[in-house]
Amino acid sequence: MLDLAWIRENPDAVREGAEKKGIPFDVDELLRLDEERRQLIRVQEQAKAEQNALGKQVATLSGDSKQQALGRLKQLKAKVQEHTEGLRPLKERIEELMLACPNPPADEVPVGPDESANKLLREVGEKPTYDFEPKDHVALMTGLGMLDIERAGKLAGSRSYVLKGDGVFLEQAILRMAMDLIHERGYTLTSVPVIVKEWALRGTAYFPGAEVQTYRIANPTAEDEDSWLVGTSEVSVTALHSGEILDEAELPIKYAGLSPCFRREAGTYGKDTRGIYRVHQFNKVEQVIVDVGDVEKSRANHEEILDNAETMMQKLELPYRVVICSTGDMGRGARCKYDIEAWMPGRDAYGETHSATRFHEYQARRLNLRYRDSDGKVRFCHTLNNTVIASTRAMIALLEVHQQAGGSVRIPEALKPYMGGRETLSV
RNA sequence: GGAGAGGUGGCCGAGUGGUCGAAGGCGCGCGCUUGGAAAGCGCGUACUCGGGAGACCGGGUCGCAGGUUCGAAUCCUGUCCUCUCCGCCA
Repeated sequence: MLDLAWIRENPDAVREGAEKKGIPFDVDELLRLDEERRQLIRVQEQAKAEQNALGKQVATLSGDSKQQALGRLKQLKAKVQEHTEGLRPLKERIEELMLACPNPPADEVPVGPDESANKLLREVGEKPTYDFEPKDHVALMTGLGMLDIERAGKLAGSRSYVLKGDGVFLEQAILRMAMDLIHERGYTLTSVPVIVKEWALRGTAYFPGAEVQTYRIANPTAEDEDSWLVGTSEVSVTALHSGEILDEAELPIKYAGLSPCFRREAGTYGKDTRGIYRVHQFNKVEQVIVDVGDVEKSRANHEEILDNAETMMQKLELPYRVVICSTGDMGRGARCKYDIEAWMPGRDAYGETHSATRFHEYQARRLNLRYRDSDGKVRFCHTLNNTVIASTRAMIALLEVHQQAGGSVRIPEALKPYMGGRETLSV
């Protein structure tokens, strides 16, 4: 969410930002309603002020003058009520528009309609070559007794999987390695709720918009208090301090969240159907930074969380590239987004493994997440997040890249300690 | 699952339907005091919206949403959350 006062002063910046992102947004409607609203508020508050002043006198009056005052108060009450009712639809629509209003992209973001306009920043590592016919992760994992997709389908439907044996150890090893790395870099590990209230999803800017992608858990006693399964611990971790006024000395807050992630993957029928690339449930270590409202600091933090993820990839000896997402591929809330894509031989293509986003105040305003600066002024925080490692996609890249003739897989040096010192995965 | 208690400022904690944005305390800030500090004393310490260049003026906020009333922190309803006891149980 943006600052309405800022929008009033910079309608063109908002308009241009929405256009660049390809998100239809009517700034003029918002400004018109805002003007109307403020007009009404003025009138309403006048009546309210008279009501309050006269109301205070009522207690001291008696007889005729009291009756007279009460009569006038009834009138005022009706008037205030009328204005309040006139205000309600205005406020609702303004709120709706404010939640939908996209964050204008940063200057360095390439303008384009979709991911085809993403700009390559760098490629790191060598794509592997094989003197044998390489297998994809499904063949590898099945061969190694690590995966059962068929029975998972019976049990839970499509886009489900069962990890077995070394598959479980490998997943845990990768996650643990990520936890150790991010902990060494000064982040506080958290294990957070994955079942959350709707406001947390609205606050992190997933809602409105991602409702169909999100699993809903009904609350039979209160329909508007349903809970939802998060698609990433970013939601829970970022919302953790919502409503608080933090001390500037506490910032930056650096968290890492370990959690399962749930995604309905509605509207992706027929897309990425093979294997465990696109699934309803996986595990992830996510990094979140909450810091002061300073653009340069946000930029530095963005580089930091990107570097954390790149280090993880390098330790796993995975070739990858970093792209800066174009305006059409970054979503409504982001100011700027970098993706890391790992080379996946089974796809003969890069596949997204990390998404590093900086939001400036966009999430913080929705979450009412603030801090008191050194001048004692209350300001909104800046938030950022990035994956450290996501279990399934990391395993795909790792197994496919490090496979050897015969279907065994070499375990990269840095991961060995987490796999009991083993050199390879083999039958 | 059953029974009960409670949600008030950064924290603790008062609060009779009407000068309550809220006593008192802690904490914090400034000042006095002191050789310096502690103690003591004095003063100041929520957020937000609208108007205004500003001093300031006005509205709102006592978990949240409604309701009663001229007027609600206070009464009523719903809901969320916390705590206690009983039951059940990984």
